[in-house]
Amino acid sequence: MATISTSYGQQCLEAFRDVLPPGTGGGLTADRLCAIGFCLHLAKGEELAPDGHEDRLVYIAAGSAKLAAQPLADTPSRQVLAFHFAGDMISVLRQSAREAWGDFRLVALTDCDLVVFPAERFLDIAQSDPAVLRSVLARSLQALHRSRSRMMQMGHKTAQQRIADFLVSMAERLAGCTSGACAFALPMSRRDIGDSLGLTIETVSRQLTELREAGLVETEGRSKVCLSDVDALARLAGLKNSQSGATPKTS
Amino acid sequence: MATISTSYGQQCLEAFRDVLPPGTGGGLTADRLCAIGFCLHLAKGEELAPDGHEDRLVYIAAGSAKLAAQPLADTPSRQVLAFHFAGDMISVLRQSAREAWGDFRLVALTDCDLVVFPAERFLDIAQSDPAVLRSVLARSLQALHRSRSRMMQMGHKTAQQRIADFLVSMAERLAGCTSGACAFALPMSRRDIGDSLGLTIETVSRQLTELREAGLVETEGRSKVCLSDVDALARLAGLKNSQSGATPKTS
DNA sequence: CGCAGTCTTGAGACAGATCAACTCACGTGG
DNA sequence: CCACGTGAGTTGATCTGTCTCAAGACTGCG
Repeated sequence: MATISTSYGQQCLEAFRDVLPPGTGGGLTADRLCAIGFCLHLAKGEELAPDGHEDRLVYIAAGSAKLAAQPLADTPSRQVLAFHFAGDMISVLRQSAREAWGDFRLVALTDCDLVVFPAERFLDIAQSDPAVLRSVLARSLQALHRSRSRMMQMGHKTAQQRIADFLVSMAERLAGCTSGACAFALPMSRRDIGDSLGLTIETVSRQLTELREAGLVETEGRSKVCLSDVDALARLAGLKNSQSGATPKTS
Repeated sequence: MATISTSYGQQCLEAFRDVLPPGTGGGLTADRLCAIGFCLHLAKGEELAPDGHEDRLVYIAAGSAKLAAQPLADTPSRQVLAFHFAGDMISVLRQSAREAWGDFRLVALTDCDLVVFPAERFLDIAQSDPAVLRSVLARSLQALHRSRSRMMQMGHKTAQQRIADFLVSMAERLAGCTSGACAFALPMSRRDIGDSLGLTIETVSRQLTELREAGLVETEGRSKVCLSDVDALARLAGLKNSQSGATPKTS
């Protein structure tokens, strides 16, 4: 029996049910899906054991993690594909025919509660409930769209724009803040930030300093940040057109 | 009646059927899908009329096209998200709440035969045949994976690596060639190449020159290219580890 | 309290962007 | 069929932004 029948496991599964389209197959499909879900706790720094022969779908019930590519032995460059937080449903593809970048691994940035599903079986069950399958598809298409938009930006954005973009994105995902001011703690290191944006650790630091001097960001300790004006950052990142009447940019 | 009942239209739809999972719902689901498909011909340079209120799935029966982001009025930087060729099935999201990069448009690089489906209705029908829906999902997940791998690379690859990567990718998609030597014609301009790789037109040109001087590439006229060693290019691009016994890299 | 590792800051090197000519391919019209 | 013009592509010089290498400062841990 894969499922851990503790109140802890139940709690994770409960959280998972929330992402399924409400109503539809009733709780029935959800029940069947939960039955194949494997609850797992990762301590900070631990990683989800790679699985060579099966794709997996992972639901993050709590905590934060990074999806990282383990570089090939001789390659020094690390890479972070994406950060994921509580509530995210992500697909971790099996470490297929060792591609250009080696393995993809899910690493816990903070303590994490996960629900792991074998992708095949998950889809087999979801298949019986088209609404669920379609919901998963919709999520994927959106993820694809986001990934493409992001890729597009990576192509020609300056370091400052990337950092600003990153901060705006984190404000939204970590603090649910899309405008105004907000404060939160970044669960990832400067290195992780750099690796996810294609920048060096030094450049990340320098740009944060510049933003601090510009009065847009304040930092406290290693991880806490305070954004005084998310909109201004978004504008800096090139996410919004600077047509918001206020703050005529002089830069 | 949206479908064009000419031998031309029929031909496009025939091609489309090939992408559906064979067997499954018999030709029945395929029939229903074809019924809502709209056949369309785009001349070189024309673009698929943007549609503000509906996502669409587009099958390319013949020709080649680029998925491009029309920049906001004052932004000079163009962007190309991806190139697509005959046989590709792509999703063109509606020009939603004008995002960071303006509209996404499908523009014909050469004369194109397309089959356009309203995404909603397509999925409604596919929903009745879970195998089809799942097939579409599988395609999306793969596309997502490719997009992420690509994004990852964009982060820290040199201009030469990007060009090499691009050429290898085109060799595979346009000439079905993954190794050895091959020749083909690039349907897109240098500007499009640059816009898709986040490089300037000048840099693209320079890198092609370098590769030519290195004996890896030959060019003829504006579009024809001849790759003498796809594997070497792939190695240059960092796609394969340079452990292929031969050519110990001195760089 | 002291150590180790993370983060910050600085100086120099290099890749790619930018600006500016120039050349050439390709389509057009004579 | 060939001359011509236009726009695409190439090449060169310079300049900016980011990486690299190298100290130094701070945080957070034992």
